[in-house]
Amino acid sequence: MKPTDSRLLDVAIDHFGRKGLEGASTRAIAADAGTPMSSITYHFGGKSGLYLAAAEHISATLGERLRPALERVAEICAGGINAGTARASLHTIFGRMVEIMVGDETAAFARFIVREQAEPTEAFDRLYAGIMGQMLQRVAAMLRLISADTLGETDSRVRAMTLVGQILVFRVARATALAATGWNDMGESEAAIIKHAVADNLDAIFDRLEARSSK
Amino acid sequence: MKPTDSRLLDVAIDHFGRKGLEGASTRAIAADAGTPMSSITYHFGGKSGLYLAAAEHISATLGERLRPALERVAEICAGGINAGTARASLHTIFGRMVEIMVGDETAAFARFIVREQAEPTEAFDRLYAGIMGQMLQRVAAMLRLISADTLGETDSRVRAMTLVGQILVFRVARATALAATGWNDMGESEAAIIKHAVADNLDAIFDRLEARSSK
DNA sequence: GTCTATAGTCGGATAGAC
DNA sequence: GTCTATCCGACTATAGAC
Repeated sequence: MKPTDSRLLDVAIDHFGRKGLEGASTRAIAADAGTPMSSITYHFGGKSGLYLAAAEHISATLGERLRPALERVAEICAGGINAGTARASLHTIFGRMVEIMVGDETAAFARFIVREQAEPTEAFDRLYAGIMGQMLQRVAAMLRLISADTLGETDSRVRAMTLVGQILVFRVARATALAATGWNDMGESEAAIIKHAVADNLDAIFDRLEARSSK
Repeated sequence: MKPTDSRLLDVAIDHFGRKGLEGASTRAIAADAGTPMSSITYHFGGKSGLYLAAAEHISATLGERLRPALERVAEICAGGINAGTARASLHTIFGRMVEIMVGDETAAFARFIVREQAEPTEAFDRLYAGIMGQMLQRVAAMLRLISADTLGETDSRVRAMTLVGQILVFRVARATALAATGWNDMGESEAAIIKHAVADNLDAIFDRLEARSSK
């Protein structure tokens, strides 16, 4: 990708995430990227083209980040499957997810994605198809495994959403989380505290699912 | 409140939630409310005045909804406190929260609030002070109680956030939740499934906290 | 209090120079 | 490919009629 394109995309994700598609201005985006406004038309065909390209860029980047963890899960599913390894790989995935959600780098991504959920456009399909859908599907499959199929199809997917929600909240409701904890911002030490809390919740839930399955 | 004011607020919350402060247009809001644009200036002093009034209206309305549950909690805290009643009242709060988050009525509120988190303005303080802060504080206090103070101050607040996140995700990531479950929308039957999943997660976590405290 | 008319600003798109 | 200049529509705010 050309450096100009790349810079435009980065700035665009930030602006669109904060102000929304309509609220953001191509003038401001171009100015921040240090390029004339007409280059947006030239490279992306206009404002909406830039918006879609931003969504695809987010999807691709997040995909790269989570892929290693997801591939490990795929291997586990393919090979000898047992509840213990499923639990371990879920811990890996969710630990990685905390890092992604807490880290500043994904702040702009998260704002963009959350905004799409409020009023989904064509961009949502590209985001969902990219990585979110796969990840949720994998997590749900692992939950069924741990529960020895005591959990139904729908239940396991709903459960997967609740588990992801535990972490998502620190990105989506960041302002509230900071106010509630008294933290000034979220760095590595805060991430560690969150990771520990999430892991403990997960173990509690997994234990319950396993216990029920053996009854 | 005057009917015109009330209609303007309802429409404004919807528009601001979808398009953001900058994206929404006072023309469109006034048109949807069936009143001339200049009435916004007259009643609220302009666009930003309308925005702040919308935030306060949301805070007040949500406060009314959750107040009964929170007052019960306050009574429990004031009177004889034990882990069993704390668990019961947390179940009440979270059950109510599922209804609020799943119901269509709060969709517009949620969009507005989430947008504020992405880039907090003065409106966020009014929202947080109104009800969100109190609720989180209460939940955290109950968690400490259940854990017999095994959970520290910060840990209990972080834990409270994770618990709320389980439910919030169905509002904030509604589009993803629908795609992942295959549901067309969320009505009472879906709310029941979610409520059951959340309650089961809560019991698993509470059990673990209690078990640890008695060791 | 309610509405119309208008002023002034800023947005996205585009033509055309280089 | 990159940038400047310009067009036209949409926006907020406000003055003033009723």
